[in-house]
Amino acid sequence: MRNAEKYNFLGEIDFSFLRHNVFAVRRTAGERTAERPGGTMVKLTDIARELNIAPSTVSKALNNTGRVSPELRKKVIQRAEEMNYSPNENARGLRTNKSTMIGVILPQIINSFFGKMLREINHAAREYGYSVFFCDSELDVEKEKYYYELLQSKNVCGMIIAPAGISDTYKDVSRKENLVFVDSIPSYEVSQPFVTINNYEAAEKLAEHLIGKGYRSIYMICSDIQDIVTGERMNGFLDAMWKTGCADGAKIARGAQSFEGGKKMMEEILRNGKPDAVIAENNFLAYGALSSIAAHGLSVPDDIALACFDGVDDFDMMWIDLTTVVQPVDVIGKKAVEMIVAKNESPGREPEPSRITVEYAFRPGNSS
Amino acid sequence: MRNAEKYNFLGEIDFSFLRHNVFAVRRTAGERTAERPGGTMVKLTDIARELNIAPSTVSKALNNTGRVSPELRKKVIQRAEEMNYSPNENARGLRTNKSTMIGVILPQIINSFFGKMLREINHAAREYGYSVFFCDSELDVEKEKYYYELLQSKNVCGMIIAPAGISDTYKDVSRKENLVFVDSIPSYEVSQPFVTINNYEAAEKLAEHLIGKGYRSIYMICSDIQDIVTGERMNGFLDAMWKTGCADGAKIARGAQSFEGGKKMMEEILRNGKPDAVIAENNFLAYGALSSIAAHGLSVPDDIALACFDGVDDFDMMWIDLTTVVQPVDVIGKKAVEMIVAKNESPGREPEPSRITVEYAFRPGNSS
DNA sequence: CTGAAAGCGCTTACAG
DNA sequence: CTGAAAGCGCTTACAG
Repeated sequence: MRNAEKYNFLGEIDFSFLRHNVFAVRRTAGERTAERPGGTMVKLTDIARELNIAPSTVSKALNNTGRVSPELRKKVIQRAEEMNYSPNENARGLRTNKSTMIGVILPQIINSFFGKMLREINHAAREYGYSVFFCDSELDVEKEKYYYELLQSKNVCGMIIAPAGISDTYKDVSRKENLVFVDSIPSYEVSQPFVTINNYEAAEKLAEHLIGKGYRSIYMICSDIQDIVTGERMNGFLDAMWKTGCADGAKIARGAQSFEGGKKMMEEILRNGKPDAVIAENNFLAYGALSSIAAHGLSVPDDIALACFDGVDDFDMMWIDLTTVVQPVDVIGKKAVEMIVAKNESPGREPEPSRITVEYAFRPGNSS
Repeated sequence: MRNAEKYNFLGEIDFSFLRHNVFAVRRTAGERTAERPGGTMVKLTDIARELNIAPSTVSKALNNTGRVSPELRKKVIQRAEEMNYSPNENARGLRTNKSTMIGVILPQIINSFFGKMLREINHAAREYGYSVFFCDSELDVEKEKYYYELLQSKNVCGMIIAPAGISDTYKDVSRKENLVFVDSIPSYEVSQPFVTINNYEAAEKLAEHLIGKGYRSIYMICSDIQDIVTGERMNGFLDAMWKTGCADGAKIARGAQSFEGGKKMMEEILRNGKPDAVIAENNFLAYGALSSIAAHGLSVPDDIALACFDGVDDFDMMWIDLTTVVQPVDVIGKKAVEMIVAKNESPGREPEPSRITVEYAFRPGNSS
């Protein structure tokens, strides 16, 4: 009785697939009998047997290595496709001791800053024919270490790691290991390359921007994780305040790296008096601070100005346009993948310079 | 000269790690010489040789299988730890043809709805000692297929898939394969279980809520992906409108599954006249619609009411509290992992009922 | 150009 | 309780 034509629709709509009622869905499920013969994976030797040739020949044909006649190669490839062959990566990895799987450890996937970075890493990896094994350390250096070891077991060809904080997990890591840090580094002693913006300068810039606007007492709210990027941002902030003669107005609060953390810090700050401005070390902390400021009936920027790192509002959903430092996640992700791939494919190559500094953008908003 | 004590800080702050300037960072890098001996992975046979016992004994001791004297087992485990041994998963996987790696394909990791789901899947998997191989299909069924095949090569023990839309990728998949769909299904013909809310009922509920508030002309904006969940939500919406005698007011628009898509659809809708209310099929579409409504100088809910699915605002950052259907991502992720693990560990077990329906929550906000 | 054989690092019947 | 041996599915020198 109900029928798409009964309604008024915008444009042409294909409703051909809209014929089932949700409660009728499963009625016929389980009646299917089609199964892949044997229920087991087809392997290289199966192709060889069917074609009456040696497994080694199949391998060469499929991998385009060694000498195989063009006709035979064509036949093998065709048969492999027909049989829906896909190579056993365990066997291949074991035999060649090579791998095209990149391990990735990021500290907080629910933060879309890292979501986007993972997406860019995936894109870049795919372009090179590499796959990605992702782990979420959830801001916990212990979990990060667990995953670091897991990834070694998995025989990845390299790892891209955004460390959850300072740790000695990598202190014995050889320079030969194919490791690239992004966003931060686990200590100043690591000998692996890392890709990052100039956090010191960016923090200076935020502070100078606020000072230029006339704000004098400025709080920086940071995560309480012992993290090098945090340290650099604090340094930059403090130095800028010092240089401009505003050292007395510089204050720092530290707390949990989360929305709640930002909120709590801001509440504590407001309990002790109102600063002119606040710099949040990242987006989540800024959101928390904003929430607390609003809850106190204060307005931004009139009562308190606000600026932060990574405060990108993908959807213009926020009721305020945050002044922010924008990190180029796409460039960072891509660069990291390229470094992993390059080293993987020529292990003896000249190491990249240790620190790859990429350009950030400063984006003034209406919050300051 | 600069010194933490010069400034006023909130509470006790450990600045001990804050002694480097960013520009001095890498000065000593590269001087380190410590390297893991040989630069190669230690393997099971290395432990056997050092202890003068058979590799098979080491294997049994480490895996706690077979008979090994307690003292010897202890010795082996201790030595393995000292040598920093971690098993080669390729070899193990090849030999046992077993795996504890779960493949996961989600359609949009930058959407924190799926970010949270991935986090929950990771948590649950870790509890069972499983690892997770994640792939982002980016709403593209072709990419999804590519990843499906990739994961088979990787010898995963099972897969959790939130399909990007309707496809025949899985049409020949045996019921024996350990596959669980979440959020949606790729067709009504699949014989694998799937975990989802009752989307039909939830859509009805949203419509009834709006009708109860007096709204009569209601647009549903949906992704233009041929997706079964979309179909069920449209069905629920249309049926509710029909049952309450509001069929004439029911309209549907479809467009890109993104912020931009929601925005464009809303603009098109407003060009043709203002409806009383809008239901967005997901969070991104709702954000886009909201943006367009605001751009037209209209207010929510006074001019247009708005409701949606998955409109959870983790940080209270939005300038409006959306009326929304909340899916229990934690329950869904956990349930899916449990099903994969259960089947993996007893392959012959009774299959789960095909459709696992979990409870959603209806959360009225101030947007309707 | 094609094939036979060895071996990657593990685990698992089997023998002692 | 401990060990010798075979084999998982591939690839790669090497031989023909």
